Amino acid sequence: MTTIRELARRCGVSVATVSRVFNTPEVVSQHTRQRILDLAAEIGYLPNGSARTLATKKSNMVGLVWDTDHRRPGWRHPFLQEILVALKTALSAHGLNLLMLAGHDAAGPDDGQRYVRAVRQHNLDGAVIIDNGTRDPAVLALVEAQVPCVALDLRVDGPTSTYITSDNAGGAALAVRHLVERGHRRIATITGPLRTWPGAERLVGFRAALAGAGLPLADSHVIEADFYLDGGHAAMNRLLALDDRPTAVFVAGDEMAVGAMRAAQAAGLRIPDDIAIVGFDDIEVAALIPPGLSTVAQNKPGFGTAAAEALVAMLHGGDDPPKPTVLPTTLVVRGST
Amino acid sequence: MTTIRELARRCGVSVATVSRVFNTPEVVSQHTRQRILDLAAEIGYLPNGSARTLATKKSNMVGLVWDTDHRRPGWRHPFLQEILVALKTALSAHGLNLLMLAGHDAAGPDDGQRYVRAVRQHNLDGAVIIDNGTRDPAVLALVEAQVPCVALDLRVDGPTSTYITSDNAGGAALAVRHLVERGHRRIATITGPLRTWPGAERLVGFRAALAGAGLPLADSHVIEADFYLDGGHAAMNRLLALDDRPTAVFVAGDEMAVGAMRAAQAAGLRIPDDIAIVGFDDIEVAALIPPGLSTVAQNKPGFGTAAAEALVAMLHGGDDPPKPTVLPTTLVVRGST
DNA sequence: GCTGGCGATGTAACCGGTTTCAGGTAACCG
DNA sequence: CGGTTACCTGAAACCGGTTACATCGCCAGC
Repeated sequence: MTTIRELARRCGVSVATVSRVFNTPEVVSQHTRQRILDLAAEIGYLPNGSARTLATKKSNMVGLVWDTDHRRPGWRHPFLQEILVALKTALSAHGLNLLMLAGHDAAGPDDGQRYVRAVRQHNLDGAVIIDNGTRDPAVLALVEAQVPCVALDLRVDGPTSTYITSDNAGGAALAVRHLVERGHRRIATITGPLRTWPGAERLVGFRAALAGAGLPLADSHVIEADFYLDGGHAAMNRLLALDDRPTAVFVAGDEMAVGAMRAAQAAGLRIPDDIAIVGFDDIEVAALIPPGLSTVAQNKPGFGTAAAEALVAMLHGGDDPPKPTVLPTTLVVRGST
Repeated sequence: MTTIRELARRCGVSVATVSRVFNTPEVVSQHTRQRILDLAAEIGYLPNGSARTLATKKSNMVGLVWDTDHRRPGWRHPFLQEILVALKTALSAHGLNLLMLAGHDAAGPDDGQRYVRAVRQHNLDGAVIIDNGTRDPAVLALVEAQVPCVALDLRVDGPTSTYITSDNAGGAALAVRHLVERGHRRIATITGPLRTWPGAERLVGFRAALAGAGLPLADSHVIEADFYLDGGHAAMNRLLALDDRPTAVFVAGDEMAVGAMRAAQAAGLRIPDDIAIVGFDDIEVAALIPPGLSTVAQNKPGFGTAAAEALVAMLHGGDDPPKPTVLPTTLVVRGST
């Protein structure tokens, strides 16, 4: 391992000068700078990150907080992969790396401070939080500890934290307007857990759009489910059993929507003739199962890039309170409507 | 930030003693050890990871190498999420964290040494490599640089590296035997890219099983595709155009299999009556698209846990050359056969 | 009573960078 | 020609741990 002192010795300069070449190149003369850079490349010198972090208290690493819901081991984020790709790409463009933090499964005490501990221990510059719907106190502890944070689909506010979310209400409205245009008047909804931000907002948007269209909404036409396939299936069965069965359903998540479609088909109903369905998310399956699921598409990579940008703005930028980002949604019409 | 010296001062001991409490507790007397631990908990002392790494050259972090194929921006790993969950859980049980390394998108030069550089710079203890089929020289550089590595679905060997893979050949054989039992005699295959390990091995297993059953295999019944949906679609169309059209197809990847199914259905064929299809992977969609895709299931979390175990064995364990892990596969029968 | 050994602790060098502060040199100005 | 000033560089303290080596007290053994 070649160190900065070694490089300095070989160049006949002091370590300070070498250090400056990599941190504030403009203050060192063109000539020595070039000489140092050349030799550095030649002998393959790399500044040691730990030493640098120790001295500066900046690690150029941000934590990724994404714990699986321990009550739901099989849960999959609908588009984690897209988020990760975009996040990683956008962060590394700024020289930042992502450190995946251990969740409940971590070694050591689990006292709701585990993320804060991890951040302090590794001198992380910030954190990206992917919500899992559990309202984990350890996550809130992060924002309370004033760690620069950006959360996805989880509404957190504070001097050092902000969030990224889709336009959930607007997306729901898109779905409703589409159904109304198709001539539907009895429209029901299957929601996500209302304690989650997307779950709640999509219902808000749904209600507002229905009211805007002058359509009534029976209480029995709102069923809270859990974003899971089986939950959507069960919820649809309840809707189908109603006397005033809806002719269309806005299902606030594609996974649930697929379950709902299967329930409808199992009941012998034709989609979209007997019942129309609109989902939310636009996961891969939506395009693949017949007759194709119409759905409100989220800007999946947008979450990652927006999160990276928001975080970078907080780190490099001034200290004016960060603004949340709301990503637009688009309607994708397929066979189910 | 409370430091080790501060804690030592408050306890009336030297920093060495405090350090020992956290590293070799057995050498410090029961009494002082307890006193130090108590006070440490009270004032919330946390050893600084960077300082520790600087001194020991061990970071307790392992790199995650997973670059997307830049020629195929839309590519998704069939079960990245399951791998990540299992990997993270298994690693954190050993106090290890995962650092996602920047790929082609990284800032800085891209000379095929970027992963080695990242490992050196961050003093990473090892790396987990998730293959993306590109034969990235930067990945090979890692194993050449003697970094402890475990690769998924990529066959690397060396004194400090090993790999995890499914029993690809065995899985293909499962598929073939199943089709033979169903009475098929003209069985074709759509393969993945043969330069990839799973792509090649599944074909090997397919050939062997067919030979074992005493069945012939026409050259035209082997079509190399790319693991993508469209590739499977196109390949199936070529098979359907043949004079001696097969009655069953082993498609070496579910994504392709779905494409193949659509091609068959578009051609007016009934599945499984006119043509039977078996996939490989068991992705979520397989269960959802009618009539259900029979497939060879991989042990998805197994990749993560096995990778973690192999890596930990290399780090903590002796230096006997690590053995590759081959995960068993299972046949899942659904409607397509 | 002296010595050897053992267990517990302390001292200080070291890991590899950053940064403050203090020169030193050359150009510029009155 | 002396005094600023601007620009570049070096010396050394510091970041917060680890660890080789030294020290010390105490007890067993001869």
